[in-house]
Amino acid sequence: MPTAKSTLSTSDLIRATGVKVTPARMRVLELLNGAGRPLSHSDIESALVARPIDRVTLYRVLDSLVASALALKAVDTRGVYHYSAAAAHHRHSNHVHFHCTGCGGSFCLDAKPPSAPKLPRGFQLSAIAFELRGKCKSCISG
Amino acid sequence: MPTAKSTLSTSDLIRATGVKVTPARMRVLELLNGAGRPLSHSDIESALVARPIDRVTLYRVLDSLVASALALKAVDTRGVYHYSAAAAHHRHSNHVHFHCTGCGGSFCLDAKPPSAPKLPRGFQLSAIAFELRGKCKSCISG
DNA sequence: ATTCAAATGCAACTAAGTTGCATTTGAATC
DNA sequence: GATTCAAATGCAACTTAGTTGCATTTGAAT
Repeated sequence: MPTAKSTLSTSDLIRATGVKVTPARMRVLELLNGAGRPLSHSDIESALVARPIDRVTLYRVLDSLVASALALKAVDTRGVYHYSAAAAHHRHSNHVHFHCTGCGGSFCLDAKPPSAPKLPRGFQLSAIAFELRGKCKSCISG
Repeated sequence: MPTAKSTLSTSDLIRATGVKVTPARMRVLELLNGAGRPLSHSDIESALVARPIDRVTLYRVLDSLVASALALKAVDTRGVYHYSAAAAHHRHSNHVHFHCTGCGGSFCLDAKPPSAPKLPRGFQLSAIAFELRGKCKSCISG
């Protein structure tokens, strides 16, 4: 039995932003929503090999998801863009993260992110980045 | 009149790390020390056009400065590596920075960086990133 | 002055991302 | 259901950032 109308479906989310609901957008957004971590362009390409999406189309799909705020874009320490579903991201906005430089893993900590300091007059804040970096337990002992 | 022995000279700093003192290393490190902001590979190439350094050599010089801890490497939001002199960086480690998404400028604020939250047992911290992002005064009013 | 690992310069390569353009398609309208 | 057209796609070619291999040069130790 299909679910009634629990939450907005992926297609509804996409349609609501005013762009076309296409297979590529559906598949990419669903993948991002299911992934537990930000994915790079090549991560996504590999994940969707079953029915490949053109390289350029994938870049454009990602750009459009970012433009419509359904996805977020960030660079990793190697300078590669990674994308995450905005919905998934919100589940991670109220605690800080630890990134292991050994295994590349990301860990959620209990601590809340620090609040913003006072800005100079006339400045407008749009984002705060707070990130811890180091080695996780298994990368030290292993 | 040449200065007596105020602080370590650039060549002393380089020699102390055990690598050869070469013109390329001297020029790059002095440039980084003089720059008020992190520079990309291409920033540095442009700055040194007078007597050009080979592209690859420049990458290797930068890598060696980073390896010997005389310089620091970080990616910007476009995914491009930027390098800064460690000495210059230390002058900026006790306050937070605001990055303007409009003009790309970096501003030093008075506030101190937040301290690290408690980590899970067995984790080892190596770096804390705290960064504010938004629009600066002149990018809003301009 | 000799020696040799370290550093350099060049060519070729990879990976990530972008642009232009012709073709296809989602969805609005009839 | 058929028509229409901007939006989306696919392909080729390109740019930018960074890396690798190898032959030549050079800093500094002897």
